[in-house]
Amino acid sequence: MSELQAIINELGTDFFKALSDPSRIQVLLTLSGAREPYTVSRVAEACTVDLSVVSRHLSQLKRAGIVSAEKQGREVYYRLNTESVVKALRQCADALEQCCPATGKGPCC
Amino acid sequence: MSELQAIINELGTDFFKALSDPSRIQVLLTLSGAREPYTVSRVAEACTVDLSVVSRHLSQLKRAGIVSAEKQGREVYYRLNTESVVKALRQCADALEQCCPATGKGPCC
DNA sequence: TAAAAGGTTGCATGATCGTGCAAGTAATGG
DNA sequence: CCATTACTTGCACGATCATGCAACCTTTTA
Repeated sequence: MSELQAIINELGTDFFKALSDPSRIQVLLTLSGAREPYTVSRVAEACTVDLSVVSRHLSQLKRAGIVSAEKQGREVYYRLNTESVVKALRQCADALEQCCPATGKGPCC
Repeated sequence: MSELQAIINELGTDFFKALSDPSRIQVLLTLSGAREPYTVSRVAEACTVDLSVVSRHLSQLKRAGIVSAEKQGREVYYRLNTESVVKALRQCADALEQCCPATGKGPCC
């Protein structure tokens, strides 16, 4: 099994699936611009869809390891797992590059 | 508009959507391990789904800019756009990182 | 010209998904 | 206690999607 396959398998298709919806991207962008963790309501304010939908999207992003949640009282604070997402993207890029020479003139590219 | 948003908008959700299906990942991995461009039939040999399905997946990956196609006679040769995919992933990673301090202790992370 | 090979596309089907509303749960405040 | 706030979850609906088969188009071969 190739390095790339190992990484993608570990990441799961849930990772990319989580990024494949405009509403979830909106959620992600909202959190990426946040200076501190946001509550669900706060995220929903920046989105066009219903709060319940935002809640579900946040859950999905959490399952994919893209965001983290912390409950405080009756509020749930979400934050972007910037480091791990960046790491995942770079791992994919590195593994992909390793499959082919960097010149771009290699076998498969 | 943030740098990240600009990149994601330009990339389109089609990019991540294309990577969010196990069969398409299988196609991608097949091409990533190929030493030369593969025909549709050749890719399909490595996949569990019907050739027509592989054909459609390749079209989708092509629309997303992940693979390229070149027709020669009655055969169509597909190759992975390694360089551009790697570039896209790294751009995403860089932009995401720029939203937050690299320490991972920044505002949103 | 007819037949065969390589791909693409139409069609139908079953599954998954995004969405909003309403109901439910849990925690805070009066 | 009861009401309110914050969020989650059940439900239904419409849309998208992945899939296989069959028909089709294009190019090569006999």
